[in-house]
Amino acid sequence: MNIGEVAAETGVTAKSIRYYESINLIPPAERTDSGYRQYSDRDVQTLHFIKRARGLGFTVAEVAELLSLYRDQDRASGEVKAIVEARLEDIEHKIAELESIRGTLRTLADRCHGDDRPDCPILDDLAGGN
Amino acid sequence: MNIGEVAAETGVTAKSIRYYESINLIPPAERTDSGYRQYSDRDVQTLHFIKRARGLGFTVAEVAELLSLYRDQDRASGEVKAIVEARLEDIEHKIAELESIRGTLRTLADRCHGDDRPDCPILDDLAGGN
DNA sequence: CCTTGACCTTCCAGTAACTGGAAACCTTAT
DNA sequence: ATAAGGTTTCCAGTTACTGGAAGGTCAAGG
Repeated sequence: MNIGEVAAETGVTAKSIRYYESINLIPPAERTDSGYRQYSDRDVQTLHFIKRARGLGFTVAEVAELLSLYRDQDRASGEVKAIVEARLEDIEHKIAELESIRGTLRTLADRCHGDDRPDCPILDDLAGGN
Repeated sequence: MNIGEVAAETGVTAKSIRYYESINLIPPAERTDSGYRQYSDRDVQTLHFIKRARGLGFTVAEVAELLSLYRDQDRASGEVKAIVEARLEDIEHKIAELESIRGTLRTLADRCHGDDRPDCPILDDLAGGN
């Protein structure tokens, strides 16, 4: 398969596939005589894996780690779980932070009448801090 | 005040202050004869504003907009409120997305026993998609 | 055989918002 | 005079791509 077909099938753009190759997240693709990259079903599978893991917010470095664990039939499942749980913790933190910010912004927005008049507690609060 | 003192007082690093100047988020500072930047209380105030707005997740571009509204005594409060509300929407989306990801990751983690044994549904799921 | 259009190649630059580090200058105290 | 610590500029690196230019390739149609 050419890179474009793979892109269509996996939802990973051709640009990204080349990029993943350039940073060695995936091994260099085979080439035709004219230099076109050729992909196997296994490559497609790997790109699906990457796509899904990235969609779950794993960084490329984490994906690399997960891929190497994926390829190692003898790794302990605990290693994989640890990565996922670290990621879960990040997410908990991020959610908590965003919720707190949301609360602050809501309060700010609610206190501003939001019309043509100039006075606006939002800016006063931003300036005054707290 | 020297840049270091301002940094200590506002919590914005000297590096960031210079960066903000370089992108014209803040006007160029006055200089001493020897070239050191000098800041007034008003500058410190502005940096507090920036610090707080950035902490609330506004992008630098949004902060620039808020600052210019802040400086314009005649702007409509509605303009400011609109920015805050747009930001609130982003946050709602992000929270919803993170919650969904959290759910998926929890399910994955729960189904993996996470010990020395090699078999691990996490990787199978990542590979299988869905 | 030639052209057209879609696809592919490489390479360079840009994104957001800084951060790190080097080399050199200034200030203050001893 | 010297040492420590603050400051200056400038360049590079970070993350994960994306856009775009210049040019080679492939398949179909005339």
